[in-house]
Amino acid sequence: MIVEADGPFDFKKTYNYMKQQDDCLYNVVDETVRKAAVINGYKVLFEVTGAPCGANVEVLVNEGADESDIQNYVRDWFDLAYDLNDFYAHVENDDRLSPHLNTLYGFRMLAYVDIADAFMWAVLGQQINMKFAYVLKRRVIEHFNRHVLYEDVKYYLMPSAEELAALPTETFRDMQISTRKAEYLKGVMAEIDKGPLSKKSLLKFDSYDEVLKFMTSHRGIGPWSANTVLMRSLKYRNAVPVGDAGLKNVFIKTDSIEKPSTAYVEKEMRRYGRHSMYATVYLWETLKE
DNA sequence: AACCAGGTACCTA
DNA sequence: TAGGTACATGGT
Repeated sequence: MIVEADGPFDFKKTYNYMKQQDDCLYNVVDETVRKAAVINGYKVLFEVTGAPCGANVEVLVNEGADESDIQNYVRDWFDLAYDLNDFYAHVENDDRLSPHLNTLYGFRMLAYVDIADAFMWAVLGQQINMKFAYVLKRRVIEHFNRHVLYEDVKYYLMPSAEELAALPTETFRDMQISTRKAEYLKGVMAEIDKGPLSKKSLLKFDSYDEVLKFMTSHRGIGPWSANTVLMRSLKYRNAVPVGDAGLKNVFIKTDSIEKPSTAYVEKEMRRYGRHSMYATVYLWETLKE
């Protein structure tokens, strides 16, 4: 089945992005992405390939989810419901972004449909290099060993927030996750499980300011982590990962500043308004060139 | 071998 | 409010 994109979508570019990451919650090979997930309570394994106007989805294993729910999952995951032309129209004359729009044309943000995944990554990713952060994530996922087996290959599933909240701190320590991060993770996962930090409840807030304030009132969730989750899971298109090291590196190049302050970067990024999220994602990509 | 990682909480003045 | 520090460990 085909999931159509609103505006340009270049599957290959998002595919290449996914290939560079080392996220064990999807499997990337031969221009195809496979992912196991629990959708609407049912275990599903599906694969995604590029299609002329969107993504092509093949379901390999399905324990009972509706096809429309799987389509919606893919639409959310690859952010296909967003009109990317709206972003391009806004930044076509932007000095930082315009030189890269041709190269990045059709590239879309890869989202975290599962908010526990988004929060876990936000906490694990704090202050350490990404390679190591992925090692830590993989250790957590493999520890639970929840998976869908298909043609002798394991496709890992994200453990539930409840399971993560119950994991002893010393088990996290054995994985070389710091005591502090273990506490952050357990606390956040418990709040997802209980409800306050669940996707459903966070989506009920009516303003960015309010939801940001609520999220950052939780221990371990600062402005960077909250905005990361707002971007990648809740799709707040005006979110900015305040304090982000990568974004500072972008500004060293684009604005020729030796050491950009968090305040300066935030002020400049806020000028992108409702396009801040895509501005961020695109500027991160420019660092790889 | 320092210094930096897609930070945050906590402390001090 | 502003500025410093511990955390914990791999990468470069």
